[in-house]
Amino acid sequence: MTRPLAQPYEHAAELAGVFHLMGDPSRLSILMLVMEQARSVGEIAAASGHSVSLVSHHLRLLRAGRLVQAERRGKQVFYSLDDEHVRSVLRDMAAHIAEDAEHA
Amino acid sequence: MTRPLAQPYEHAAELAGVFHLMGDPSRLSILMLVMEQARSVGEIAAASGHSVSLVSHHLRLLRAGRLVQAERRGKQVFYSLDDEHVRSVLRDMAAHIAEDAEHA
DNA sequence: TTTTCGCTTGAACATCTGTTCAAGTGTTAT
DNA sequence: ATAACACTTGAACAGATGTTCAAGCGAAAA
Repeated sequence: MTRPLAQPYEHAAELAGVFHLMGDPSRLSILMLVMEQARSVGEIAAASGHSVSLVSHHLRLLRAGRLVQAERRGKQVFYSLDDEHVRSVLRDMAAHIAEDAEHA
Repeated sequence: MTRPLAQPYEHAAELAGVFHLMGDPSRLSILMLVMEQARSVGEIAAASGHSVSLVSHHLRLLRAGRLVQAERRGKQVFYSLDDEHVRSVLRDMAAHIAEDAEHA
């Protein structure tokens, strides 16, 4: 059963918010890193090639969007992915793009 | 560490590009509309509440990103979703958010 | 041809956003 | 207490982006 034409999708703004967070290359690389396992900010910065400051700014946005979770361990703060749907979307889309790249 | 620090994901830019296109509320509403069935630009504009010009601008970006496909029928141009991965991501994430909204 | 319809395009504008740099906060070590 | 470490935060800037308005273009109707 299809939705009536005149009715716009209700959660569009919320959905778009999540995609918007994933739509920046720096943030996406951060997400890919914390998807595997919890990582400290310094680790993420080193692995992604971005400054600690930049990574921290982006992590704040990701945290605000509840895509990511923070946990303090001593001096360090470890971040991990906090949304299973985002995890599966990331995994699936990455796989599909890699697949398309092979066949190209 | 048990294995070398993860190297940056190679298709990050490409992946981010797709998410970036989905991350704008106007564009997302357009995608939701053409996901169901092929629709003309005028139809999309009316249903989404945006100007024809704006819709056309966004459709150009979506076409450039190969998320959407155009087909001319007389005076009208019909657009439809052109990526099954995007379709499933859109379906899954929308379901996820609707589900969370219920439980809230 | 001329007109009308449906869509596209370019310019202009205001707003948003990513990034850097410098300063600040909290935690552990000396 | 002081210093070093790990991260956060705010200001500031350049560049990107969404939207509008007006003009342009192709296809069908008159």
